[in-house]
Amino acid sequence: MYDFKSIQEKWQEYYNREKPFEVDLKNAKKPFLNLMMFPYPSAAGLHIGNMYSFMGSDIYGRYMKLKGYDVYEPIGFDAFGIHSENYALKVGEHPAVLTPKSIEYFREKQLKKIGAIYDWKSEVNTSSPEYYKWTQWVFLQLYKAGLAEKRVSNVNWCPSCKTVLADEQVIENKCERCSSEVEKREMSQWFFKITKYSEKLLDNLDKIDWTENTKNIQRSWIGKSKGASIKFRLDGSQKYIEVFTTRPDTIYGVTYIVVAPEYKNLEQLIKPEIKKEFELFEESVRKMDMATRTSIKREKNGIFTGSYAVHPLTGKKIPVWIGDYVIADYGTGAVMAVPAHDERDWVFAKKYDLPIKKVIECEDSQLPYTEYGVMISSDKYTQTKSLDFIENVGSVHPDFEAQTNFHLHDWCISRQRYWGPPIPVIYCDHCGTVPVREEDLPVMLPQTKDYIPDGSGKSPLAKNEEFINTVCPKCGRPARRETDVSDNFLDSAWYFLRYCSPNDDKKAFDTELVKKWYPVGMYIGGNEHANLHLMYSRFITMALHDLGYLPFEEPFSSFRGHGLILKDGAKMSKSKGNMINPNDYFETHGVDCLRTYLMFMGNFLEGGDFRDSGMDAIQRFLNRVWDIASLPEGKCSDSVKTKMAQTINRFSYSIENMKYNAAVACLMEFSNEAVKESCMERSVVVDLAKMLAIFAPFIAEEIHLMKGGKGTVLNAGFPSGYEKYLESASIDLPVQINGKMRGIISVPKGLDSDALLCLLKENERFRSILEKPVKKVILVKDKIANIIM
RNA sequence: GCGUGAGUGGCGGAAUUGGCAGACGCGCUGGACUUAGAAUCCAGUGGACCUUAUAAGCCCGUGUGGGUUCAAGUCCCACCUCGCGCACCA
Repeated sequence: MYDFKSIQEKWQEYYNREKPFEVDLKNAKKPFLNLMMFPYPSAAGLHIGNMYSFMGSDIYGRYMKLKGYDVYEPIGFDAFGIHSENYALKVGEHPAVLTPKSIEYFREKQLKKIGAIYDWKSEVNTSSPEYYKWTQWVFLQLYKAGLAEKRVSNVNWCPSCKTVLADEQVIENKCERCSSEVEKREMSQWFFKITKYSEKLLDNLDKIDWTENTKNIQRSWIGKSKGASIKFRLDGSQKYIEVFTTRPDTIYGVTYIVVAPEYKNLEQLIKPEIKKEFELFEESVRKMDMATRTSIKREKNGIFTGSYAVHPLTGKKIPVWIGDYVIADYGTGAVMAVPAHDERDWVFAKKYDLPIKKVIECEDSQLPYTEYGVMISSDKYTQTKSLDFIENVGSVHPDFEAQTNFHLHDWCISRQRYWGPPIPVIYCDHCGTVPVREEDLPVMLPQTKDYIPDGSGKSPLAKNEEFINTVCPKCGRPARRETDVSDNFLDSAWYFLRYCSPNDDKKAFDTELVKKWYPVGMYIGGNEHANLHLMYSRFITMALHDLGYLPFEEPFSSFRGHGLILKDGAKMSKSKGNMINPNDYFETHGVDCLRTYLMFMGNFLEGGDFRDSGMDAIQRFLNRVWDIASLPEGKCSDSVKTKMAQTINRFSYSIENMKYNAAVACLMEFSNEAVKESCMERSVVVDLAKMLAIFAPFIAEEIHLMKGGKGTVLNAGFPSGYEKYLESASIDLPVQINGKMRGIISVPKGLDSDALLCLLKENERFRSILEKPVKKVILVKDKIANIIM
């Protein structure tokens, strides 16, 4: 038994005092930036999910360090925003007072204890004026580039958080954070034009080394769909309705047009005689909550406008309907209905007895038939293939145009809250909207007691006359400040760039250092941020690239999204009372044990199931390593060195492929062998400690020191020099007969099949089997043999 | 519904990518130590059959059903179940 408590305290203290993982950013020879998603310093401290994420990342960083890279592992705090603010409101303390306290606790009581190789001189805090000055600077760059725009729009409003939410923050029409039903409100808001980058955000995914799952989440969020826009002229008018469709090949099957109840030019379509009916309809739609409105199972409702459109190819009159199943802000807010080949149109047509015309070859029983196929009843296009028609849709008719649509929406960054960076814009009666001058940054968030949102739709800052009243930077006349703050996701969309020069008060980031250290070598975090944080970070990076600030478009060369932790097979939640507090285990089992167990309990990329019995197992393992290190020094057997050689290979392979559980397993396997020895060579013990140091730093440092090592074990180099123990003259060759395993035979290396047969015939076990004639021998050299009889 | 990932002992999970399935660990069983327990250590542990028993042997086994191959957890086709993402996106 070793005293894990005193050893962990000793080395925690050493890390603090000696700072062995501080990096000379300018002069590093083999730079490797190892990034983890920085935490929100809210609630009761670092939870086990943070711990899991950080450890998975730190293990990668430690491995790279052992391999000789100059690993830069920075950490910081995502301290602005609604998480911290809501927590402050909940406990009734001012966020400007509470947040520093939370950070202090996170840093001193948790992050400094977990044995990570953080470089503490790099700490970033998004809520400090030194940081948010540059968040505001980022806003100004985007504004100047025409990528930021204020516009009135229907936005998601959370009545509980009393602020707008980005589309991405709305999950099944509920607020991502508090699960309240989200409302729609028409408000004037600042938007970033992320949609300008839709195509690039999608295409670049093919070029970056990210977990496939994460890329898929991004792809489906961007939601590219190719199709055509088609203009339908209104009967007896010069006006037209433009529709978007992915199936222009079904154009001859259009029997009516449907527009959304919120369609822009609806007034002109409604004939006077149905005006009353429409008002009733509109009211019923408006009354519906969003969850009902967008439920896929809900019955579709609609009314006829009284207007007709003209089919661009046949010239036939077709009725224009209003349908509550059509979404106003996707495509053009209007669709051509082809009931024979679209399920929604089919249901709607059946309900309102609208005509159905089949134009893709299929059995009547297959309707609605939504596959591609061969066009029929389509004039000169009859017998044309769907895909051929779609391919050439641009040349069909002047009113047809090939078009691509994206699901991705522009990013609404306005928040009517207190705890964020004020958006650096001034409104002047003479000059209009004027950006704050860069030299006037930061626009300080005022220290005020009046920070609680009142639900008026305005930020608490709107009541602060001292803050609002300013002078116009252009004309010097009295003007008013923007009172909204920016979205928390803007803080975290560029924080990684700040890490290389966190104290620079002249610029947001140092171009030379950025060139040297970025893009990020490895970014590890949870997939809960796959849409929001990663997409926004990529967008900001692309924008800064196009503005000439960055030499790359993609911020993270490699990203790994890890899985979730369960507790005894169940999801963790406060209501179930099965939360894990990492700090508890620092005392009962030790940090080394917790780190190692978190990585051992399952495949890191898929998550794992936390069980206390597993913690005990790791403690036994660490004790065993301690026993090995405590063996008398002296020559150990060659078989242990052969095992070490195999272990080193398996270990490297496992870590590089992020199979941390397998890496721990092979160290256990080695220990089970090694503990049987009566003596152990110093170098073997040290090499074991080096590999163990990746998971269990403190015990490894202590063993390294005990065996005469200086400084941190991570500087001692990756284990090497065992190759010769793999070069034995003979090997164990598995032998199959007709594809079935029949035994293992020890043979010289590089044996050919004739020699193998001779050996087998001499072998007790195989002699009788080989009396029958051999048809064929398949020999994969030194790996396996299969004798076909 | 669409997309995507995954189904391996009683359990968590390995299997270096087509070559000894079940590594490693939990749990369980037996043993050692102990007055006793806890802790620790040692051994065994996928299932059936054969055998008095052991050793040995033999058959079956990676969600289901087919296929490719000398060889399939791994590749191909169809299906079932679960997780995740998107979802009235036209």
